[in-house]
Amino acid sequence: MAGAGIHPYHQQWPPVQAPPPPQAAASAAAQPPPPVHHPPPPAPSHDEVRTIFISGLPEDVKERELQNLLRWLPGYEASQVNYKGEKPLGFALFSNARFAVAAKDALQEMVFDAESKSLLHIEMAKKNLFVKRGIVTDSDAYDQSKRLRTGGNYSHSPYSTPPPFHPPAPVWGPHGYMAPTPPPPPYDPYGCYPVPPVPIPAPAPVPAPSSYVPVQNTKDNPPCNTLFIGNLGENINEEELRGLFSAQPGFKQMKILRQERHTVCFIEFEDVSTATSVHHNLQGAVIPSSGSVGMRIQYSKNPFGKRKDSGHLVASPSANGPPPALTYQ
DNA sequence: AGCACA
Repeated sequence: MAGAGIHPYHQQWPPVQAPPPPQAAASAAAQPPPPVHHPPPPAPSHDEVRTIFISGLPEDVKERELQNLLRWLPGYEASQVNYKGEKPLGFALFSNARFAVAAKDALQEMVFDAESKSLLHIEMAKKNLFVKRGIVTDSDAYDQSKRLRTGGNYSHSPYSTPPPFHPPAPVWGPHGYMAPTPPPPPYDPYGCYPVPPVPIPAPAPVPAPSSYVPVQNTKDNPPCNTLFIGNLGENINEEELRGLFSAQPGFKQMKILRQERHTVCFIEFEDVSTATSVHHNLQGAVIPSSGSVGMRIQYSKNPFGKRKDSGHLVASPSANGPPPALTYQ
């Protein structure tokens, strides 16, 4: 239940401090909607098949390549490549059957890889992809912020090059998944990016993650201003890590903890909301020294600035002193 | 899954 009740609006380039308006119900015409996080539909309770079956992948396809293609599609939830057979077979799960069908049509006969001349062939799957652990479980699949981070390995500067391919055009609206109601505006592949009106005031050496990998984050703690970072890989480079996080808005301090097997780290932010947006934006991020694993980001159990209950205070409401002012939020 | 420091 990560982020329930919070507005994990991702930061915009003109870093406006004003919170997004609660609901721009009336005029959906003129300005783009605020980057609020649409609550995704609840977990699909139906058991319809909402998975597509993908053949025609090049033999050396990577899971990530497929993910990077598919995550543009509305309703995309998870995908997997099965290498057991002679040819790799892909499966992709969508939030409902309509999205799956739309994805099927969008990808049908698509040239996946010009080099190997592979043409995709898509069918509805026989049964749904079983999402074994390892897929982001919150609404990230719907989150536009994830669609923006085409980061990938295009270059070292996230701002220099556009993605080398057009996302499949026909099926998505400005917010990836669209309520079926409003007629979508004419499609413009890049028109929906929140492009900064002015050159980015940002620093040159932005330590962007080199990619993202889905991570499981089912158990999280209550939102707070401190993040816990795990799954960093054995050879994690502290400078790299620090570079990435210290560039995040709201960053205050960071503590890296080297343990035998696992290095973990704690990062304090100005407030819960900046922590939340980093929680969101960097979940699963991969940096060079982390190898190929995506970092897991959780809220810390013990936020900076809040002391752990010190033994004698707990569980003695009848004691003389005032009750420990333990307030979450 | 691995949660320290004030």
